Amino acid sequence: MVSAVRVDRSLFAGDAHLVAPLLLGKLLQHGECVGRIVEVEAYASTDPASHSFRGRTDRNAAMFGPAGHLYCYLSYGIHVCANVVTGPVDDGAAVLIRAVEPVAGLEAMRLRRGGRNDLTDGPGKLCQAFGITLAHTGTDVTDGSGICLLDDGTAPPPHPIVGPRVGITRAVDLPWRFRSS
DNA sequence: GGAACGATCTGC
DNA sequence: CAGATCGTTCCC
Repeated sequence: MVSAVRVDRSLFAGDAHLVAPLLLGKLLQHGECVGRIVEVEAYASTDPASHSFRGRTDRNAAMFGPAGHLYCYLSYGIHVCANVVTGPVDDGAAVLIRAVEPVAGLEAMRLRRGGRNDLTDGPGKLCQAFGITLAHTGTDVTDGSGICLLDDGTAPPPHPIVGPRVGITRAVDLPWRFRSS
């Protein structure tokens, strides 16, 4: 049994590339499923690789909403990926959760993953494993009602692995990918 | 109105 | 390494 508290909304107040490394080590929880965040990427509206770069649209509206809420999108017409919004309202910044390390609810994850054992080592995979869907866009990860971010006292790694983001074609030089070391 | 392109994953 | 698969975006 893990003793953990919900993170405070203030954790998401800063710029995405500053918030992102702070999320490493936090716990993602949805129902019985819990995983420790080990890889994230930052996206901002000043960033050509970001969905928010060309301004607010129906799809990315949640990115311009309050910090600590989810922005989920469909990738390649197939996979759901989940971000946590950061910064002020209308800022259009968020942190993509790329990978977590399974902690609890492994059986439920395996079931949703079709019996596979690679459960949460990719942004699409972890959403499938956790049952995160497009319908979760806009939900608050700090209010304890659904998908939550928890802190069990584990500090973020002091020297995370920093590097370029994955799968993008623009702003490829920006070192906004962070991985637990 | 149409075409091109993904913040990915899987199977060949 | 290429196909899946479809919503969003951008261009005509």
